[in-house]
Amino acid sequence: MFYDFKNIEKKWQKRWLESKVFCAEQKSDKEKFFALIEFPYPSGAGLHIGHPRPYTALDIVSRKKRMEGKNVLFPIGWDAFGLPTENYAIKNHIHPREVTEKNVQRFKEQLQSIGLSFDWDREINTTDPNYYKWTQWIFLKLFEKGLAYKTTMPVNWCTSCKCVLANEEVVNGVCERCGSEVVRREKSQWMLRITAYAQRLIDDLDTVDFLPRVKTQQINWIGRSTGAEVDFGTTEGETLTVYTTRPDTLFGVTYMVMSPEHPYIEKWADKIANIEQVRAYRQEAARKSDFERTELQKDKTGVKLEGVFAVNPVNDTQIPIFVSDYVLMSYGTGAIMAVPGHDTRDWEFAKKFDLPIIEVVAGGDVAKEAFTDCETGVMVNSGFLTGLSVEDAKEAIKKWLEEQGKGHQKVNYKLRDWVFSRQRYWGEPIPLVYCEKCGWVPVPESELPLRLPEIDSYEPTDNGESPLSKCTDWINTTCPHCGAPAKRETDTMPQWAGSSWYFLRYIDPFNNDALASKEAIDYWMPVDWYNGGMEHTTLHLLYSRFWHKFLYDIGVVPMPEPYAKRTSHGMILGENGEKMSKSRGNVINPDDIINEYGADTLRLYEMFIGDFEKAAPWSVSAIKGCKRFLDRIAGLIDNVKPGKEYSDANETAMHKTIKKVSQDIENMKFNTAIAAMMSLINQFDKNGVNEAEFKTLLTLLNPFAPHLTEELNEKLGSKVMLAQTEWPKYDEAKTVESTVEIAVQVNGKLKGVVAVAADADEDAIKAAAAADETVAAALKGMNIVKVIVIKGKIVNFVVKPQ
RNA sequence: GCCGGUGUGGCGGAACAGGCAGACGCAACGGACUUAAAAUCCGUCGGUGGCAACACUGUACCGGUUCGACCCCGGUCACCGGCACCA
Repeated sequence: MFYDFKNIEKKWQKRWLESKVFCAEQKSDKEKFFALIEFPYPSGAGLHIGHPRPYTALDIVSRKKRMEGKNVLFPIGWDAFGLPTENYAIKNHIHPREVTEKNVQRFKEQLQSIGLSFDWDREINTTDPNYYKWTQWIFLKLFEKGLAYKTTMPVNWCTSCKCVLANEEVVNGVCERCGSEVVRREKSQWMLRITAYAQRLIDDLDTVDFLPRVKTQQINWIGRSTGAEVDFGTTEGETLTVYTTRPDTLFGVTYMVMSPEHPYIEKWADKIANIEQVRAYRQEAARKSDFERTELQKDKTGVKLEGVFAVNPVNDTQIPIFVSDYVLMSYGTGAIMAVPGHDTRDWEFAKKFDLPIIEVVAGGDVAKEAFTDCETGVMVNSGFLTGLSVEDAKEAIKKWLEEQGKGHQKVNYKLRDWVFSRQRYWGEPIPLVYCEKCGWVPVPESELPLRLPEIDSYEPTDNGESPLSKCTDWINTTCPHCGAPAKRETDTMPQWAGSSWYFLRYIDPFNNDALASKEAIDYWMPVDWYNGGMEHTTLHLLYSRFWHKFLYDIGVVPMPEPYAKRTSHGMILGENGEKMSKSRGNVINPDDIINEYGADTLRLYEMFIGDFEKAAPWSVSAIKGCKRFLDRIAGLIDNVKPGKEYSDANETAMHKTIKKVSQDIENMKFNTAIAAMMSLINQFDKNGVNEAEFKTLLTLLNPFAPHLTEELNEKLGSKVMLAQTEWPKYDEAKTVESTVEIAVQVNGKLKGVVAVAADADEDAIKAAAAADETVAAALKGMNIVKVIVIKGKIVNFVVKPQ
């Protein structure tokens, strides 16, 4: 049995769009439900087979919530600024805007062909000036509050994109996007002070329902550690401050290490006998890419500062100072105290440079290797700390440092401020003007959006300046503050800017006076359910939480967290179990699947393929099972018997299935929900099916396969769309069979299965169990020691030979 | 190295407050229909032995707790994801 999916699907897609059944009501007495998917980047490659998985999942949730009477907002838009579009535009001499429009058109057609119940009336696009006006507005607010600042610092520079990258965009020392080498460069950059929110970004995770692995990954990325800053003296009189998590090991310090970029090096240039050698080392370190720096990590390198020494505050010992690139300028103070007895890196360095190693916590053999497992134990060789437990030593040294004014407690984070400038064309212009007299001055709000100028060439420049730097008409302006000639900032914002607040725009997409109205935000926020990829955990998800907290602080939104719930989907892999890619030749095109099997089959298979949270390989043959199921549903309509109530034969199964499907959707167990409906239709084949039963099945299946089910519902004579039909209800009492099968074990081994009445008492169950032939045989000649009866499940006879 | 996660038939995967392991689907095999094939329908389908009833065995590996363990505890191995010279 085949059904004409092509015409059916087109018909219903058109009808849904025209009737606006999936458009959210802006004002409503109904309870709201805000479902969010990560809006796509409209790439030239078109929709990937992986896209429909999370989209269909939340589509199912949204459709069910609507049928349950909720006012559902399930919006869609385009995260359209970004490098691939710009690169394509350069290569083919087309304006990035045109490329974007074309790609959006294609994506839109593809998404609509899947029958997703998006509210297309709220479609947004981050490259629309009416949208990025508000991205710029948020940036100005950040600037106003001192959270955006410009600084010169070593940055990650992608040699191919000719652009700086945020730390989060560098993966294994190469560019996350293009895989090219990333090197360090000194550049003046706009930064966002995300570190100011580090603690709150950790703390507030307690208030939201995110997948645990999302939470831990964010916590690890933020990387909070507690320790102390300790002031060492130097022979030059300066204080050399270090950060350590183990101030209790101060007596084990045998040398110090400074990062090659540490400012004291130049400050002490006259005193350092081998300053040229040190400078050469620094140059060498700067030349290395991050990749090389980590590659070489087994072999420690460094140079001793000749003629300068540090002084340990606990015992006034003079100790040598080294420069080594294993110490990072960007974390802590850029200098460390080295305790080779209890730190692997320090131990390796000490061995290489033949430095003394002192044991300060007993228990290891520091001559052989660093004893790092020393969170407990007893202090040795440690002056006034000797004999104390590590725990007590920590308290004692903390007190001592504070009394002596030589140090204090300190919390550090691995998280660094967000590098916000990009030297590219296709992004939001940063709305600031530089005036010789007034410094950086914001473009007045009334002049927003500050539009991207039309330019002829978007080529990135080799000197690291934005293509906008060539656009003199646009750059030269007057200072909004004093009226003198001034220049515009030519860097643009990163792609993550527009996506850091997009969910707020969906709420009120055409508002010209605010990013969204207060009433709308009050009604719709927070997002009730946000599903997206794990790869965004430390990027988009963290950035948008940061922006939202900022918006909360300035009174734009009434809650500190944007997303009440965050889930994640697994990747769809190629048939061979590898990641899909052109080069591997294992790419599946969703258009082809829709063409051959229809959108309903695609949707169903995307959900049936496996555990939603886990990666799963595509199978060109397994999808046929989903098509067969829909064919059987379509064929069933000819066998439907009249009947407005569930038949006795099917009643329990109906209630069970409604319960199962309802719960499974909420728990993202879409695969077992489908399995339950497949089982139901198998039962219909045996018992027959009446109209009431068929209608219920169609309603349950509607969120999964909306086109076919709407069509069959109409064929049944219904004038109301399933989309506007109430979600079926079940009666808990009727989900239980009147007779249950009970497994019977003898000494834990299964011997038989007996059917008893659901309300049978223990004795009746025991009697029935013992009456089973195989069981009786196993019990023969045995002493029954004990009988375990679990009602409705199992009987276990514990026996011993007589 | 550190932090998460996962190991179940030929395959995707079910079952986890400890209670019939393998639901549902794919593939395969046998049969029906057909001139034939496709499609469809019926049946078999973890392994070993047996004509069968049934017996033994089986959820990465070793051990433990329990009447009973895929599930809990201790240890080992493998794979996947994240972080990684963060002091």
